Amino acid sequence: MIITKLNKRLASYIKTLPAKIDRRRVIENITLGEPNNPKFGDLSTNAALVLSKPLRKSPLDIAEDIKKEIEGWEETEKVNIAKPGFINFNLKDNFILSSLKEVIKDKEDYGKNNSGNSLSINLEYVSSNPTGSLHIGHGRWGVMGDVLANLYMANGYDVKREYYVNDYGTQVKKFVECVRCIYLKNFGKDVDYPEDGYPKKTVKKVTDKIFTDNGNAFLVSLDGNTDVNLAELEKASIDIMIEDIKNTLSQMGVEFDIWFRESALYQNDNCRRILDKLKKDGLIYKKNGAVWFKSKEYGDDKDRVIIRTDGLPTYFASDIMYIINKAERGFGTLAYILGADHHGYVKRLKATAKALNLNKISLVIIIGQLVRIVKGGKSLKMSRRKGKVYTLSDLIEEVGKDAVRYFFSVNSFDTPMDFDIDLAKQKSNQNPVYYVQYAHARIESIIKNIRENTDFDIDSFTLDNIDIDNLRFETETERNIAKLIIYFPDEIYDGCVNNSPYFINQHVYNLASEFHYFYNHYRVIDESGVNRGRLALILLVKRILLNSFKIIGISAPKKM
RNA sequence: GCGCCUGUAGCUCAACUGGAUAGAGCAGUGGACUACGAAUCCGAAGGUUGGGGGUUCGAAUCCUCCCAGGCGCGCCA
Repeated sequence: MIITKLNKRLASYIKTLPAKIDRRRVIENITLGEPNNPKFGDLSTNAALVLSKPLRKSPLDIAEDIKKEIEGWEETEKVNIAKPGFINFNLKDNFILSSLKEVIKDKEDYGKNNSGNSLSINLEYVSSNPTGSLHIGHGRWGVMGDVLANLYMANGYDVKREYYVNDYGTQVKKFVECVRCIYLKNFGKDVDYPEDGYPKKTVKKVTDKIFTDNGNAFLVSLDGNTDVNLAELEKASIDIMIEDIKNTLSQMGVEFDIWFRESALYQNDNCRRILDKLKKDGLIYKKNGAVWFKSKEYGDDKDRVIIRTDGLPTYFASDIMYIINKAERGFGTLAYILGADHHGYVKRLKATAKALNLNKISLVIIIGQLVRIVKGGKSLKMSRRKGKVYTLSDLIEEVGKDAVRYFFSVNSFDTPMDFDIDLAKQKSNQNPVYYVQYAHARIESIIKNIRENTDFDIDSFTLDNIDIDNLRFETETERNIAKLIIYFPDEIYDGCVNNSPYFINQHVYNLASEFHYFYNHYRVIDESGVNRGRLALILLVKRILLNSFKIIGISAPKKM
């Protein structure tokens, strides 16, 4: 984490300055990183500009002092001051080279750090109702959640991936009612299909499966009438839907640690127990025959009903019990990925945590902007009720797991995505995923070529045998590649801190790009044989590609 | 009506959270395969960052007012 390290060192230098300035604020505003124009050097900082006002000195004067400080660092050289007050500097070649040793030492663990300190995180995402198949939008949260969890792990957190299954309540009952109709119809009994029922296509799929698996096993006689055992039918229907969802996620390589069922919250006397506790703590009250939660007192827009007049719990009641459940399981952080259509829950969740006095638990709520499906220039609704035009499963089958994963992980959570189905099919072969994978395939191809067509003993020339101390940069390109390699740990750290998995995509893309340039301009094998320095470099690149691919969750083909 | 979010090249998105000349990929255009894979590389072109005003050394980024779009505001889940 070289850049992070230098940032911290600069911050501690700032702390030696006169105390009358607001050092914390200054440090917050100072950046040290790569300038967007490479002509300014490897790294750059705006420290002097930020300090100018509080110190009431000209930035150029301040820059002189900071320049001296940076010149004293062992990693840096060629420190100079530019126009308004930027301080630009380079990393020493020797430092870059020796940093590469970390790759050799850590191998598949290179890039990871332990900043998470084994803190336990519960990350909940997707959590789509088991009343329909997943659509494109869920794909985004599935991939983003999975990659984010990978990132958390790479930063030393103990992550559990959790899917909350809403298998309790009226929607499920409604769904099963639809299944019942079609099921009975199979046995010649006509029952009116609910008017606002679920799409028959989905329901029929479920019913067919039940029919082939169980035949007439759910038929019972009620008061002389043929009907179904509703409880059994519900269980079977939900299981089938969950299985369907699991399969789709699995097609994308998204696997959860915990499938938490809402119905579990209502087992035994759990509900009673929690209501008693809320009552004891004075967090609920009765009004108009319903039970209300005092969420407004804790930051929500208003109080919320948790037990309806008819005695049934609301969705929010489950939420409260669920958050208590998670807390009781001992997590240090509860993280959620919610679609922007659920941003209304943020206040409610935070208010709940506050009311329950869960101070030791930090709540991380990530709001992801929605995926809009566009077809022929018009946007389509992904509504469950009207049936889906294009399911996630369709997409994965059409373009493949790697392309889907790259596509969904390449953007920030804040980006509302327009997803053009026709374009996606058309462009599946132009997905940037092939660009980064091709870099890997090319490296493998070089290795194969060396093994088959030269005397060079490639199989003994592994990372462990690379003599870094005898390497030097023959070209600027090689140096650029090396920099990208040693910045990789910074990306893992920053990506985690900012909840931005796409940092990894960007970085691996840049590395692939630099490599492709290198490949087209310089040769690893030439008439004089194998260039050991270049071979060493591409082996290092391969390691970073593999480590990045692992986090993004895509494969590393040797041939394409 | 109230609240949250978004608006950057023809299209899909970046811009290290206030930094230097706003960058990539598609599409389009001109080049590069008789040496490691052309799913690649090298050019040229493409912009008043939705619009106006403000804050300061410095604004795509912050504040404000318009314009356009998305999403939320149930004793539904």
